[in-house]
Amino acid sequence: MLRRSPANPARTPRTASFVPVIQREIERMIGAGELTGGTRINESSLALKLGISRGPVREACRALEQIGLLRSELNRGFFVREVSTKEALDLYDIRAGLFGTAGRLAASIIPTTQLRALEELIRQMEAAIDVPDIAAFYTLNNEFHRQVVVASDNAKLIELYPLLEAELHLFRRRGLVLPGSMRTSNDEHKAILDALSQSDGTAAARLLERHILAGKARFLRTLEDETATDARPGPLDPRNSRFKDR
Amino acid sequence: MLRRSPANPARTPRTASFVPVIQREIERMIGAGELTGGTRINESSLALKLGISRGPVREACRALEQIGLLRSELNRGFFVREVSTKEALDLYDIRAGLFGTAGRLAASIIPTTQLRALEELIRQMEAAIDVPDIAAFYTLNNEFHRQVVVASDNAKLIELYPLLEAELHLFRRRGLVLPGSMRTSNDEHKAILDALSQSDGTAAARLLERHILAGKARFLRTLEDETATDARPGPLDPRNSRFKDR
DNA sequence: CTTCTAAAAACTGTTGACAGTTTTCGATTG
DNA sequence: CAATCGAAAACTGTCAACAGTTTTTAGAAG
Repeated sequence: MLRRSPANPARTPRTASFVPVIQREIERMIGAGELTGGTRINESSLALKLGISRGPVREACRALEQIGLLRSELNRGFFVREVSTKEALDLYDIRAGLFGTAGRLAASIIPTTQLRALEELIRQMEAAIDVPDIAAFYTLNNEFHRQVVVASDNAKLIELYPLLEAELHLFRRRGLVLPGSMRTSNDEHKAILDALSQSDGTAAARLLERHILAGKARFLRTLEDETATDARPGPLDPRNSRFKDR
Repeated sequence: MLRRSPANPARTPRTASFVPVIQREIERMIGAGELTGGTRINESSLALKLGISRGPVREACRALEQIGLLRSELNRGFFVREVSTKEALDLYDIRAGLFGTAGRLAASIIPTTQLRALEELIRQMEAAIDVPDIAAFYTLNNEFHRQVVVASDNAKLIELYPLLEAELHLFRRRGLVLPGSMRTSNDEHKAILDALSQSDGTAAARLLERHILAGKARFLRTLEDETATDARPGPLDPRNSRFKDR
């Protein structure tokens, strides 16, 4: 799981620090759903599992707290954060603004090769829609977004944007993306590609922002559907009545 | 400096964790210029100075690393980050986008009392320009920006925006703001207030974005002036020749 | 006087231990 | 049988110590 050189028990801490490794591992566990919102991080058992001591684990948790993936409670340790509806909607707004910014920056500097890569992604998404292969579309769509952000050549933005997406994933159960909108979504991609091709930063920014805000709207609609269907099964859990979620 | 209940040596860790306190203290030291870019954080002496052990100090540093105020080097510890010109410019772009987003969000929900508070700030800035009191203008300007962001009612944005500003402060020596532009700047504030008053989110977003980008332009101009005058004194330090700063 | 070298000092990364707090669990009570 | 209480267990927050690395210092060599 985490070995120094050849064998695990060797305790020689010079080629690399444990902390980033642990941090990525926890991120992975959250991303993979092995750790879900609200779960408490047991430092001791996690350390034991990774074959190290609690110190580095705590440091990694502290870093993840700053990112927004964990939260801490005094004398109770770290918990996987739960993102409320309000927070999720807030994140959409921020992502919209940043994504637009990415586009504005990218428009003037994106190389032709990158444009062709985006074009190819759109083509593949088209294919995924025809099948239809929702999982493939999801992956391709993510890659499209990522490449636009990377094309901005803004290191901080490239670092920041995925963090916000990761945080959004902590909203209840992800996979809220309505598959029905794939066609519309890809049309938006085409418009975005056009704007980028013409080095029209303003248009690209507007389109990218709207693209995310459209996602927010879909998210909201899904949310409403969900609460509507949720009402049917009947509230067995008294905590269900906390609707002011925020 | 850091006492539990009545006296310092009492080691009872239950009312609060050291980590946030240390984190804020380091942030303060950086903000106050007590720690400048490139400085190494000496964990032991800092811990000694704060009357605690290295564990919490390291956790705080790890958190600050994630924020972008510190960087870590294997077996050499934590250093106060230095923000390159490229990174500073990148930060301006991100701030512009986020500030615009804040305005778009604020426009539709900002209460009249908040509008009046902004109006008052503009008035005070006007006065500061007349004196002229650059320091006062600087403070008021910061407060204006802060209030706009707060008016967005987007918690993540309210958390994120100041972090980017703090990071920007790590660029060489701050205080690069050209005082000559105060009048122009405050005119922009007025236009922003107008847009917010009319609940015109699109206009507010555009104006706020441009407001920051104007700051970026000033920053760039100052930078050019600086390198121009820097050339005169003559390069005594061989490292001066690294101009590809990025 | 500068340059190289080796030992000493300083410091980081990690560990194991301890005090205090929260949680669990069983016994007791109503 | 559910609720309450208290002791035991589990866990967090912090500390002190150790091994290994980097930096400094002192001395030798050119």
